[in-house]
Amino acid sequence: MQSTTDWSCGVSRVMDLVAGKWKLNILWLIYNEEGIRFNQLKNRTIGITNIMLTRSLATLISAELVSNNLVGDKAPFKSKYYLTARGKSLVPLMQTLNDWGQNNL
Amino acid sequence: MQSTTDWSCGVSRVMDLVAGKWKLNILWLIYNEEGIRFNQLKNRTIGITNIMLTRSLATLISAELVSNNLVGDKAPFKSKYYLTARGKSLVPLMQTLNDWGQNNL
DNA sequence: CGGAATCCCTTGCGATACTG
DNA sequence: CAGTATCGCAAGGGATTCCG
Repeated sequence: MQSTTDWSCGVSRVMDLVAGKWKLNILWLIYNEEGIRFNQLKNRTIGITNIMLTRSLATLISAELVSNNLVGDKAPFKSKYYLTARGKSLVPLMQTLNDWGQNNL
Repeated sequence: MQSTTDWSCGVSRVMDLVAGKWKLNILWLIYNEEGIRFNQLKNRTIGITNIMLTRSLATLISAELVSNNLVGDKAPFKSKYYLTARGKSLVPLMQTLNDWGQNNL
C-alpha cells in the first residue's frame, strides 16, 4: 500500500477536477453525444443556466477534459463539444460512481 | 444504457456524500486503521483543524459511513472511529479514484 | 482527550439582463 | 446560437478561543 499522504493528495486532485454541481453531468452528456452543441447541453441538463453551463465548460476545457470546436465567425454560431482523451479516461470512474449509487442509495 | 437523468441523479448524490475537502481522506485513514482515535486522525490529516475534523466526522456519521465509539464518562476520553458496512463499500470507489490519479496526474 | 462556540472570509452558485 | 456582465446570496472552510 502506498503512503496515506500520497493517496490523499492524488484523490484530492481528482476530486478537484470533477467537483461542482454540474461538471460530471456535462461530461457524461458529451460522452454520450460527441459534438453536442451548447443549447443541447443546456436543454438536457435540468435546471442549469447559461452562466453555469459556460463556467462549467470553461473549467472543463482548462482542465483539458473537454475540447471545443467553434464553427463560423458570425451568428448563428455552431459550437461543438468533445471529450479529450483525458476526458474519456474518466468514463470508467463515472461508471463506478454510478454503480455505487445504484447499489447503495 | 440507463437514462441520463437517472445517471446524473445517482452520481450527484454519491458526490454529495463524499464532497468536501477532508472527507475522503478521513474515510481512507479510518479504513487503514479501524478504531483510530480523534487525535490520530488529526495528526495524520495534514493541515486539518479541530473544528474541521469534528464537522467532517459528524457529516460522515450522519451519512452512516462512519461510526463512533466513545469510551469513558470523564477526561481523558477515548473515542474510536470505524467504517460502517456502507463506508467500507466505498473503498473500491476510493481506490478507483486513486488509480485514476496515479495514471493521469 | 476530544471536542464545541463564535466570528469571519472566500468560493460557488445563480437570477437577471444584455450581446455579436 | 452561444455566449458575457453584474450583482447578490448562501454554503463551505477556517482561526481562535474555550470547555468537561
